[in-house]
Amino acid sequence: MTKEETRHKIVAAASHLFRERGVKATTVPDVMERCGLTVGGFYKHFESKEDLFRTAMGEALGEMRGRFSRMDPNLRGEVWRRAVANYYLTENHRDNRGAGCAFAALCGDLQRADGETRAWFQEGLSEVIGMFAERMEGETPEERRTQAWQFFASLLGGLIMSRSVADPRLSKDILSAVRSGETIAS
Amino acid sequence: MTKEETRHKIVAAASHLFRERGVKATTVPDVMERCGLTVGGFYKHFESKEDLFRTAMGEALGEMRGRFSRMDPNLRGEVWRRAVANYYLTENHRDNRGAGCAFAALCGDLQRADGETRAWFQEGLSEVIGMFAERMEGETPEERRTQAWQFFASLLGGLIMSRSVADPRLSKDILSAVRSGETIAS
DNA sequence: TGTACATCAGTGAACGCGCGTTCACTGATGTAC
DNA sequence: TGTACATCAGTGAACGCGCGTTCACTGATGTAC
Repeated sequence: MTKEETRHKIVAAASHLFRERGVKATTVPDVMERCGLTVGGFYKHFESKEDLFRTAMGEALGEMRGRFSRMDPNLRGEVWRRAVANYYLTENHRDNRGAGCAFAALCGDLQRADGETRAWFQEGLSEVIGMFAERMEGETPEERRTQAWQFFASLLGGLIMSRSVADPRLSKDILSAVRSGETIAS
Repeated sequence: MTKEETRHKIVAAASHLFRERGVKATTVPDVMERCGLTVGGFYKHFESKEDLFRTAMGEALGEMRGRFSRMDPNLRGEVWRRAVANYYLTENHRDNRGAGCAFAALCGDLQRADGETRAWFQEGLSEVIGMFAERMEGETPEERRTQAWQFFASLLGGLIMSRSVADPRLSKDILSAVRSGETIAS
C-alpha cells in the first residue's frame, strides 16, 4: 500500500466519521483505528485534525456535487425537484448520516466554525446552489437562484428534523410532508 | 440569594451557552464561572451535565413556545407566516444563537442524541408544530399539519444556512430568499 | 550478483491539558433551649 | 436576649480519563558501488 493509498483511506474514514459523529466526537485515534493503523502515523499525512477535517469535507462535497451533476440534464422545474426530493428526503438518507449530505450532518459544527472553514464550505454550498439554480424555472437568474435557496432550505430543514425526533413514524411523516411541499408547482 | 435563585441562574447561563457553543464545547466550569460560582457547587443542583442540558433546553423551548403564543391570534395563513418569517429569518436572530431558536442552534447535537433526549425534544417540536398548524389555511387538520412542517423546515434550513456561510452579504441574501418564499400564498 | 547504507511510512509509548465528577471543608443561617 | 448546635449551599483542590500531538524507534524498500 503506497503512501497515497493510505492517505486516501484515512480521508475516506474521516469523511464518514465526521458526518456520523460530528467533529468533536470524532477522534484522531478513532479514524486511524478504522483504517487498521496506529495513531502516531497520522502526522505523516496531515498537519492537524483541522487539516484532516477540511480535506475530508472537500471529499464529501465533491461526492455531493458529483451525484447531482450525474442527474438527467433534461429534468427541469417541478420534475427535477421531485427527483431530488425523492432522493434527499428518504429514510435511507436519514439513517446513513455518515454517507449522506455533509451540510445536514455538520450543520452544528458549521454554524460555529471559524471564518476560514465557513469560507471553504460556502464555496461548496454556492456550487451546489448554482447547479440547483440551473434547473429552476424562474425567468431571471436572480429569481432562479432565490428558488434554489428556498428549495435547499426545505430539504435541509426537513432532513434535520426527521433525524431529530424519536418516533420513526413521526420522522417518516416529516419526510413525506416536506417532500410533498416540493412537488407542488412553485 | 436562595438556592432556587442560584439554580435558575445556572439554567439561564447554560441555556445560553449550550446554544451559543454546542453541547460538547460548553463545559460545567464555563457555566458556573458565568454565574460567578465555582465548579464544585454544581452538583448540589444537578445530577450531571446531561441533567442540566435537558433542564436548560426545557427552558429554551418554553421561551420559544411563549414567543409564538403571544402573537396576535387573528393572524392567519400568509399574513401570519410573513410575521413569523420576518422575526425568525433576520440578521439579529442569525447573530444571536445563544438567545435564539434551540432547534437551529442544537441541530448537530440533536441529530445524534440518544432516544430519551430526542423524545424530549420531539415533544417540544410537536407542540410548536401544533401551534403553527392552527394558523395554516389547509382544509383538513392533516393538511394544516403538513403545511406547518413544510414551513418550519424552510425556516430552520434558511437560518442554518445563513449562519454557515462566511460572506455577510450572501448570508443576508439567503435570509431574504427564504423569507420571500414564505410570503407567497401556498 | 552481492553488500552497505539512506530513506521514510508506520509504531507505540509518552506528554500536557482540560474535561466531568468527587469530596473534605467552611461559614452563614436558622432553631432549641 | 444570649448561647450551642445542626444544616447545607457553596468552595477549591483533587481524581481518573481521553484527547491532540510529539518523538525515538523499526523495518521494509530502493539506491550506490
